[in-house]
Amino acid sequence: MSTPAKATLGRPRLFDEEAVLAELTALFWRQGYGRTTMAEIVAASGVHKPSLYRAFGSKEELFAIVLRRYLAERMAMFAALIDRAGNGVDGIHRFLEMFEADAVSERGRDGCLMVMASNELRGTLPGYEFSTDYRRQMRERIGVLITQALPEEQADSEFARARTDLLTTYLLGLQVIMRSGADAEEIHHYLNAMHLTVDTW
Amino acid sequence: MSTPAKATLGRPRLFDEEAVLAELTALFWRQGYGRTTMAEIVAASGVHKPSLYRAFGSKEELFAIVLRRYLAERMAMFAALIDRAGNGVDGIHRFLEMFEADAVSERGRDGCLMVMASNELRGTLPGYEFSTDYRRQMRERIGVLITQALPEEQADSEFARARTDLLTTYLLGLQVIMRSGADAEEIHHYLNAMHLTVDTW
DNA sequence: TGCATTCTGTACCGAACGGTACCTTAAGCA
DNA sequence: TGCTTAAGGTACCGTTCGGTACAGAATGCA
Repeated sequence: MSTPAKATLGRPRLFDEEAVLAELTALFWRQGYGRTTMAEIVAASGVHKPSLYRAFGSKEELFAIVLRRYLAERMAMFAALIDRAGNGVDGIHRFLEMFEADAVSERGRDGCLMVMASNELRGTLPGYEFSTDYRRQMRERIGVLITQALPEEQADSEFARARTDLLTTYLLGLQVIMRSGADAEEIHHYLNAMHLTVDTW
Repeated sequence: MSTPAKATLGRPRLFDEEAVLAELTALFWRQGYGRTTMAEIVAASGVHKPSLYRAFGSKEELFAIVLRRYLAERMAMFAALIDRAGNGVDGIHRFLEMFEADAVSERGRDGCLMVMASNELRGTLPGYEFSTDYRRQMRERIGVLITQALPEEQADSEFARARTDLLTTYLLGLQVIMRSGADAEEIHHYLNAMHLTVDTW
């Protein structure tokens, strides 16, 4: 995707592109797109404005790069979580526990950058189909988790799909709750509702 | 709350305050707070800027007024829906159907103004405890719906509370999906997951 | 009728915004 | 070492932002 070993012509770049993108991801995540100014981006990255514009384009293009990178990372994280969760209904419990551990962490409190962006930027510029992609990819990952939890003959049933949809929607709602300032106790409380529901599966 | 029959001194106001607030609610709902400029607010309301500032204060105070008004209206609407839904598990089904009718309407596509605001404005200024209020009040209303659906001896059980929490979180997630550009079919699809879940209660 | 009070409406303000021109510096290559 | 290329860094640009000063207009009250 990126080209770390680019043309060796001219003065080499002094900043680490990946490190800068990671820093700016955290900044946008905290503040949103609209409330983050170029001055703050310059300060957080430690890179001067013209260098940022040459490397990433406009503020909007920069945010698109951040979003794409975040989506890929997030989906990889989800897949790893689901893989570690293991099979059976217990796998769902373990997944929820790992999800909670992330949710109460400093980063998790901010909810999901993608959910935030889809709320803030819906219908502004072409190319923002991120939110649809996110929902679709997240649903796919959750589908794997549900499949792991069910006996083979139910893996393709209507109930399996309904449980996938329910869990997907529930997790999106949980991210709203996380971003809206809930503390660890309240997050635990809402997660418990899904634990109890899963027990009836 | 408002004082329609105020002091009769001086020149009377030419615009209808409630109508202006309704118009501006729709504007903020569509665009969010940050992406809406005072120039657009002036255009949408048909009221000149100094009159807006005298009537509502700054842009931020205006948005706070809009949010408070929206919260009250929305909760009244929820309560009415739940009242009309009636008792038993069928009541939940009817509630979901009415919720869907609203979700696929022109307004419903934008999700929930409150969810949007809590995503966009988290931690910006004091006085934005709206998101917590919203979550708490919404959970209360859903609690009534669940209570109506259960036999009396289960109305105060742990399961009743878990179902309330699950449905609340689910509805928040659905509002994310609604705002992120899902069409009527996809909304129906995700709602079906909850219908099937409710059937197991 | 004249005064006090409140709203309308034009025209404007300083500040902050996203974005860039341009010079300097550092590298590869001949 | 001189040329080409690309990045660093300063200083600045035009626009748009939220917000307001001020004069005119419309009401109640004496």
